[in-house]
Amino acid sequence: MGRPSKGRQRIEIRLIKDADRLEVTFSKRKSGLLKKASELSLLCGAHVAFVVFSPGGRAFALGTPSVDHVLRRFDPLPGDEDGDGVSAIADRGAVEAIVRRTEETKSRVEAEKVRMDAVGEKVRQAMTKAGGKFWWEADVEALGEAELPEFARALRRLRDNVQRHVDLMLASA
Amino acid sequence: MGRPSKGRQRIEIRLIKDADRLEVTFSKRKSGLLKKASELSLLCGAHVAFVVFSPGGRAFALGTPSVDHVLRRFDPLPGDEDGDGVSAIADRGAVEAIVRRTEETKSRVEAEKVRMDAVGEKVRQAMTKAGGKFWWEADVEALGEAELPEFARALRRLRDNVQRHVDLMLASA
DNA sequence: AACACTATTCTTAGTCG
DNA sequence: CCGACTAAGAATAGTGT
Repeated sequence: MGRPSKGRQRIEIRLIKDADRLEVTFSKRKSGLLKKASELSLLCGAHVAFVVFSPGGRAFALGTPSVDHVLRRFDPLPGDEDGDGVSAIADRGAVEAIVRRTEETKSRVEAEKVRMDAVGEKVRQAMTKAGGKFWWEADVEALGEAELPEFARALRRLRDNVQRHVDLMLASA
Repeated sequence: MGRPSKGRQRIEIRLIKDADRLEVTFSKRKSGLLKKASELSLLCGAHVAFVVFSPGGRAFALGTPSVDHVLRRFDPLPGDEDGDGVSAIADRGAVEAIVRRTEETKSRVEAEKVRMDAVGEKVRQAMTKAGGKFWWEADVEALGEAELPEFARALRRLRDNVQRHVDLMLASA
């Protein structure tokens, strides 16, 4: 019996053959990536959009650090349907605070400190139940019917954002 | 004399106040993030789209290995700070897989088809010339007029990919 | 202001329950 | 599959050039 572990081993950056290993690696690295993306946003005030399509083709994730904005948007607002561009960007401090709380919750469940509105609480619960994932990885199922429409709207905004910027790229290309 | 360096210091994940430090941190971390994104793609055959809006420079980068291994770095993007705030969302498919884990996405990992078409080759050359940058950081300007249409097509494919997948999310939400 | 350096923190490959 | 753990590989804060 040697050491309890060989520790991290170096691997070549090329397609992993073993399906099982691939999946776990995907999961681990995706988490790391999301974390770093959120950190970049928090540290530098940068807006980040992140999309991953899993090799299986179905799974994918989107994340940006504008956390509280979405949480707020989960609260149904009349007439948000299209005009958009998303009114009122939340102030930086609030975003930081919320994401940091999310981080705390992620590492150890100290839910008591979390003060959110009703919907935010829903999301947090879903997150906790999901086993400490980032809130944006929370299970949509856990959200009530009432929240889904807003969820969809948020998605559309994201899509439109991506669309807009890609269009810009195309325009100048 | 003390040590040549204090080494990496721990910092809190909060908005960096010093503009200079913020800039360099942004640069370093963005690089790291892009590298990790590429590794995720290579290791798992995942398609990744990544967008970053810098705080002051309104520069952003977008990468995707899935489409045609192209990326582009923008300089000025007037109006990207127009309060979009973006939104952060989760992936329904991934969450379902994790939370319920009843249905497992068959990770049918298609063999990595590193399409080395004409444009890809050009990009690689540009990359090398750029001095070891990642291919997706190659400047589009380095591509000749002839390649631009193909570049644009690649971008459109990316956009369509995003669109399609977001639509899927919306459909099931 | 981009690069080199290095000590330190952070990430994660592999393994076990 | 989920998490925990270990230790080695990687990323990076601060610094100097």
